[in-house]
Amino acid sequence: MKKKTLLPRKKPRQERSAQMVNDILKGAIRVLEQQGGRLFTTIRVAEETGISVGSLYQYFPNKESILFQIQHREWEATSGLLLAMMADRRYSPAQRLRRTIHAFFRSEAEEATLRKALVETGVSMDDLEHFIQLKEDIFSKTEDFLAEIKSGLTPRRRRFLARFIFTTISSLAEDVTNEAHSPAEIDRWASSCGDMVLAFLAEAH
Amino acid sequence: MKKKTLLPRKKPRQERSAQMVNDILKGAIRVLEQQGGRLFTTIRVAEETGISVGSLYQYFPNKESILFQIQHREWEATSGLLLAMMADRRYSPAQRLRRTIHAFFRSEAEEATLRKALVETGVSMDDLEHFIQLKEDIFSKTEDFLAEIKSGLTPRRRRFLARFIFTTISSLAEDVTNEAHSPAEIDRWASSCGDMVLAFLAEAH
Amino acid sequence: MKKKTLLPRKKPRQERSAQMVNDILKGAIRVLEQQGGRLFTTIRVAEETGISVGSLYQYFPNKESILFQIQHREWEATSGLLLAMMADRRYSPAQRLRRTIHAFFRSEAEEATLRKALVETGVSMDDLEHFIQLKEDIFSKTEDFLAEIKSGLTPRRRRFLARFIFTTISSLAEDVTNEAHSPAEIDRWASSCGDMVLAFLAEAH
Amino acid sequence: MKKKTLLPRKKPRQERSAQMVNDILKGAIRVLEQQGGRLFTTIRVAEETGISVGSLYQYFPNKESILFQIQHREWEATSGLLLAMMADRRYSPAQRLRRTIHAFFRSEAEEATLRKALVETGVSMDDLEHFIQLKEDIFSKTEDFLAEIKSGLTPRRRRFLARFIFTTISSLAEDVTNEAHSPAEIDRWASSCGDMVLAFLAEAH
DNA sequence: TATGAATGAGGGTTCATTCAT
DNA sequence: AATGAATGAACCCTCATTCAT
Repeated sequence: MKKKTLLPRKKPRQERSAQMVNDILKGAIRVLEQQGGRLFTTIRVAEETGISVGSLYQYFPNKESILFQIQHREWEATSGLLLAMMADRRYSPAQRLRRTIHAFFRSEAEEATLRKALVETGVSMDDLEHFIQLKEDIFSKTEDFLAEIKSGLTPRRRRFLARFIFTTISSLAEDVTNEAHSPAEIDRWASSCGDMVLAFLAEAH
Repeated sequence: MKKKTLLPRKKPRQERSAQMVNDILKGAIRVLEQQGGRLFTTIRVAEETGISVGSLYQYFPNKESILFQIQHREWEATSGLLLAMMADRRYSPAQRLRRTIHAFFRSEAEEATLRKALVETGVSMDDLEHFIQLKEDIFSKTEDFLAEIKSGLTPRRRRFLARFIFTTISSLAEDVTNEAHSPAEIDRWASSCGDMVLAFLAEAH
Repeated sequence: MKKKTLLPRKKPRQERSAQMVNDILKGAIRVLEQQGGRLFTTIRVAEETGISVGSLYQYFPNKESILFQIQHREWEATSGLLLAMMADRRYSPAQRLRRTIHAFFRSEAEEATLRKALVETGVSMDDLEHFIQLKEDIFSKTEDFLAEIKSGLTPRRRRFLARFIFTTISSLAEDVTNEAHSPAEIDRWASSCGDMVLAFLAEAH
Repeated sequence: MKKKTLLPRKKPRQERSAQMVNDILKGAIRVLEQQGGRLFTTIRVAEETGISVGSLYQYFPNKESILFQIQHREWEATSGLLLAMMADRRYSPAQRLRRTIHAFFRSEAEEATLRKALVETGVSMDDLEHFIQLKEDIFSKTEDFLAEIKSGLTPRRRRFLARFIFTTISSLAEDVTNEAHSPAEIDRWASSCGDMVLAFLAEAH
């Protein structure tokens, strides 16, 4: 399979360009949210953004790169949030974990529509080196958190547990928010998720 | 968006038809597993099955209905397995839960390739009434299981916990098996999942 | 650069297919001759043939393969003619050479419009293994002819002379017929070409 | 088909303009030689030249005119060389002819890459009045040469022979150099070409 | 009943040329 | 005078679905 560049094109007049890239991304998100992933076409994105296809291709090398950027930005925002909360020393580790989980669930709830449309698109990005790397960063920070909260774990065990916990949280958050739930409901799931993870950690060894 | 029928077409000569539908589904699965969701076209399915496109359309009203049936059968098989295990009185509740989780993880691991191809297809089916119903059945059985394992829960609480536990298990199983892991690794995740759920149930109220 | 298949697609109902392939090729030639290589597009070929683009692609895997087939058939016809004439024992070697050259020039004159349009197309086929092979065949036969007409040549020298003579004839024939000349004029050039080659061979060693 | 102007645009500030036209032409040649005719786009030429597309269009009315100029200059240079050599009285006519042929072959060999890229662009220029005229000049000089080397030819015959000889040489030179040959090989072909033409002229009448 | 050729809208992408700045 | 972003027609190709045989 041929490799495609997914990075934005090299930019003319940095500033205007950044603005344009933003506009296109917003237009693309509107198309995804309002029309769904099946109707996500370059022409529709261009129309929605109010520019021509030609212009669109001046900022993105291909359709997939637009989706990549969208995914990328969501991830950066979300992971930034999570990492910050998990490192916030103002709270006890347990509190931090609970707060992080809640934040995660809410964040995923907000992105639900977009996320589903992104999937409908049929363009999978999970395997991209870039996203694998981002995930590793999170795993790594989760390991640090574990080290703090629980001693006596072998490095190998800690490594596994970090992956296990984070994967549990994220897959559950994603799954739950795929269905329509009220914010209160979401919080309820997040709370239980916190309870569960802490109960597990309490007796894990 | 226009609604599409997803049920198999009329059943002429019940028997031959059932056989044909089976053959087509098998061919379709082969296409998905070997060529991926992007190349899943009606012509390719017909070729792989050894029939003509025209014939294919005699058994399925459109492409999506084939995917629907595939998903449907996987679900039926998997949920049948789970329900059976969860009701197997030869083991203690805790043992049953662990065994069920392991079975689930293994089953999901086997279906991973197919599942990913199904997603690549860009046809999303989670929201379909039918699948929602299937899920409700499982939730319901999980409730029964909970009633057995833990008393003193209000119906509402039990209802929620059932959904919570099952969703946790299934989303984690799916997520983990999306990545390449050895069977041993899969079992390790399943074990921890069992530990976690049981730890949670032990102190849930 | 990615490789493309240039062979016609595998054919349904051999007979009808062969007819269809022929029709398309004729339509394509009409487009080339009447509209030129710049306007040679799949849509125009389909229209000219009286079919849809989709149908066209059922018989040819891509645009280039149509051009390839056209070139191929011209070559086969022309080279078949030449080889037959060069081996025709009813005439003396010198006569045979003259007759072959005349036939070649006339043939090239007929194909001139098409040949130029083919070039305008921007799709070069000279480097294709297939055509290189065809050319080698002709060179080889020319060597045989040389062996017959002139003894005392080392194999290496004969090899070179065969290539030299044939290349001279074919490049001249092509060049001359690229411009509008009357048949009489074409014959005049062919005659001189024969004179020249024979004069050269007479004193070559 | 609409006619296009192929001449360079107005000449503002004669001098700077000439410089600019030169730079663009050099950039264009670089693009042709390094990227091939298929990638020959105005934007790429502008980039390679280090100017903007807008500026490019101030010096050339359209893309084809750039190609025209390139072709034009090559021709001027080559024909200038040939005419000079053919008129060089320091050598005997036969020697002059041989030397000219060798020079021609070498020159064509050098231009081969460019020439092929030019063809790949799909823009054909052979029929342009301008190039026909240039060719006539060469034919005319070749006639003078013939008059010198061989007496007793009717003007009509001489006219034909001049065209014949020059066309033979140039088409052969072009054809041979289209394929990769070592300089030694090229010289070998040129030598034989000289032999052939002289043998022909010796007995032509 | 089975076939599979035919359709043609629609997708992603490119590029010559223009014109507001 | 120079810039280069913007345009949008046109290109090649695919595929769900139909219907004459």
